[in-house]
Amino acid sequence: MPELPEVEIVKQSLKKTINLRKIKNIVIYNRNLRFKIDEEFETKIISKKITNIFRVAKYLIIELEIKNFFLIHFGMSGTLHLVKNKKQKRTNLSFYSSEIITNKHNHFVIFFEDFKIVYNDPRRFGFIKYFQYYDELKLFLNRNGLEPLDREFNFKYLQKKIKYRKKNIKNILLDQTIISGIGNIYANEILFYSKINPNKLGCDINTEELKKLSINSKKILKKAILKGGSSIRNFKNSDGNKGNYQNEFKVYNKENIICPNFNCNGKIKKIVISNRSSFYCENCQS
DNA sequence: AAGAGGCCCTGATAGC
DNA sequence: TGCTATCAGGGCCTCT
Repeated sequence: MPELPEVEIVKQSLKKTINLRKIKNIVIYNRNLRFKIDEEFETKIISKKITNIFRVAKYLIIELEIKNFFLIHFGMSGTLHLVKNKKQKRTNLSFYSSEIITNKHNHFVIFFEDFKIVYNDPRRFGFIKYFQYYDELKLFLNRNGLEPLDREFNFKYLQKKIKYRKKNIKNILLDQTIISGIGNIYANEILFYSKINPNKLGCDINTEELKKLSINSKKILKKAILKGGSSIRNFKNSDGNKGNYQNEFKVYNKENIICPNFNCNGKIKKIVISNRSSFYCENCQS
């Protein structure tokens, strides 16, 4: 569930359940995520109370008492599941729903008084990271560009960032140091709504297009959040918070389908840009 | 500095 | 059925 809207949905669920709760225990089954989990990680968070949960771009951040923090990045396949102690009833915090309770890809479990949260991540591209100070966290987050939902994110920001870039706009949208929070699905959708060809270079994008990009980025991500995010692959049996935005996709995974734009008979094409699939209408995205 | 490409990892699916 | 190849919602590192 890696893109911004999906992380936001998980954050919202967690806020209702683990905020102001004390961490009773954490058990790590596999420390080898994208980065190896620090040997002292457990002792740093056990017995601390969670005082806030927030999200920046694709990062979920858990604030602990005494202003310590730890951050979760879900990589390509990371999910969190809430498991209640009584009757072992499981509430899905994520979008995948394979049997998660006993699973070789459960890498760590955080225990609370009457429930636990389980981190599952088959590909192990996700990671967790601890910060002792807010400034340290801030420094880490500042390596990234603004996220589209930031107030200061507008066409002028984009202009400043990409005016001289010879990189194609698809890769620009995916480059977290330029714009953060957008992944492959939403990049495709944003470019479609903005009628911009994914191969167009940053320096060739005009002001009108920059305006469309900034407005559509905000609009699409907000709408995706309202729809509960996107659930693709593996979402059968999902109880609880399954997303619906996948039903709104205009181009993502729509190869050979007729362009949904009124009066356009173009076909959706699939091309590969930097090893990632891009979907676009050849006719209206110039 | 900026851009391109390789690579990390497992699972699902397509094709033979 | 069983093998192999390809592809996945990401991003870091290295090389040029």
